[in-house]
Amino acid sequence: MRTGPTILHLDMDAFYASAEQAAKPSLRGKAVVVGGLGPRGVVATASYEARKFGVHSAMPMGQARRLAPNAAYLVPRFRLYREISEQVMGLLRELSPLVEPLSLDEAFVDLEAGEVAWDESSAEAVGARLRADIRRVTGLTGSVGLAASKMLAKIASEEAKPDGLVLIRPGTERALLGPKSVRILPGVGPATGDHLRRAGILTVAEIAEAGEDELVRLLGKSHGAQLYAMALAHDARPVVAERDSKSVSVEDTYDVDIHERVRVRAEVQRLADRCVERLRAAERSGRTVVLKVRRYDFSTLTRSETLRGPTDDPGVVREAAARLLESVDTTGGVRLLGVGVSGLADYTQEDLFAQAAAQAAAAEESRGAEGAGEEGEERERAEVAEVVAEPVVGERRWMAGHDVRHAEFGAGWVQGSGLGRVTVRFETPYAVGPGRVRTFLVDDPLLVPGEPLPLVEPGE
DNA sequence: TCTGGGGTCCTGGTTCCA
DNA sequence: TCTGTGGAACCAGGACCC
Repeated sequence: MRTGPTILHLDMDAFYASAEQAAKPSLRGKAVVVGGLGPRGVVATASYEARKFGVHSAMPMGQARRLAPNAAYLVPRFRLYREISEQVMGLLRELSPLVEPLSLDEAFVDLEAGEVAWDESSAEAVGARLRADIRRVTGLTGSVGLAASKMLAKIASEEAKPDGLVLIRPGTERALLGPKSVRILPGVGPATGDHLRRAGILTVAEIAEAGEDELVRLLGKSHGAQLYAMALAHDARPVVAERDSKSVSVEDTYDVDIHERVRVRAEVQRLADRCVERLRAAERSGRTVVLKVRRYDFSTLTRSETLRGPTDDPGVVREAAARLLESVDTTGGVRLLGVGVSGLADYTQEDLFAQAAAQAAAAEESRGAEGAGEEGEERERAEVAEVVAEPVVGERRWMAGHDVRHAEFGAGWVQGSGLGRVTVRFETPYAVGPGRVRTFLVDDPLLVPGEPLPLVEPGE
């Protein structure tokens, strides 16, 4: 058991929104909401100014717009966020070889393993220096939590937000956790929180009082025992640097429900191809193909099929996904489709050949068994091909928040577009005040998509 | 304008095999 | 040969996280 508060949890403050504010001087101090702007989009991150209106992550965009009609609404720019994230993770790796990223904006660091901290004062000094370094290198702020376990370090960084540092002294954990809501414990979401509430358990102290047997009775063996341990501030999970992913998946929510079966089939094929692209990029192959369908009424179902061996062959994944779809009733319409592959293995050529041979044999078998209805299938395939080949026509699309460059006015970003026009604000991260706004025709040849600029001027 | 996308882990039921 | 048992693998769904 670790005695010093040497696990550090870093959480960047309102990460996407802060990055946008740093990149766009005119948005600093303003309500900014980043997320999907389509009819079914949700909020990914809201700036602290937007949170004052009640806007928060995972909220439907429509609701956010009603609460904060004057906020700036932007689509995420993951390339920029990834670049900043790499800078931050680089700083963390200077502290220790044991860095466990949780997402683009969050990570655990084992300071003891890096031999940079061993007690309260050394840990606090490392945390303070890290926060200063992050600000210097990225121009953004992050909050730091320090404690003797991952759970407590995360709770500490939550308390530290925004732009702060909190250290939980060993020995004070139970007194600190006791009066807090059960919802601060990792693994307690809306459903478990409700479950506990119905049993009269509202605080962490009440979990501890209830005892392990009662928790196991309420929530099951694994979850119950785990939660009881957390309530006693027992958490010995180590910081793990490299973690292999266990599945790869892609999914799309459609602006309007899809009703035509032929269109559903075409989308599943497209998703299977995208999924395999990602699988191959990761140099992996997988054995279980999963189809996910969310219907018009938001009911979600999954169907899966385990192959004889791992594959990264788009044809094999496409066929499996198509077979799975046949067992799903989509009358009434679907709002989301997804295709995933799990049971991942490291990619090898042998897997491919073995799989191809097995599939060929299976196809041979089924051809022998069926025979009839081939003509219908042929026609259907042609229809699917037609839908997939739907040409992309129309005007150029300018996404709110994305970078552009104008031959005459220089670098700027899209403030909005519609009715054949696009409004651009010309400013860079290094400007002091807001830049000027101009409107162009969407097909103005002088206007081209631009690259994100570093938030801190190079060479500074 | 109700409810994204990419993951992880757990549970419970079924089936197959030793 | 019949019956019972128990584990492993598979499948579907749910909860949770960022």
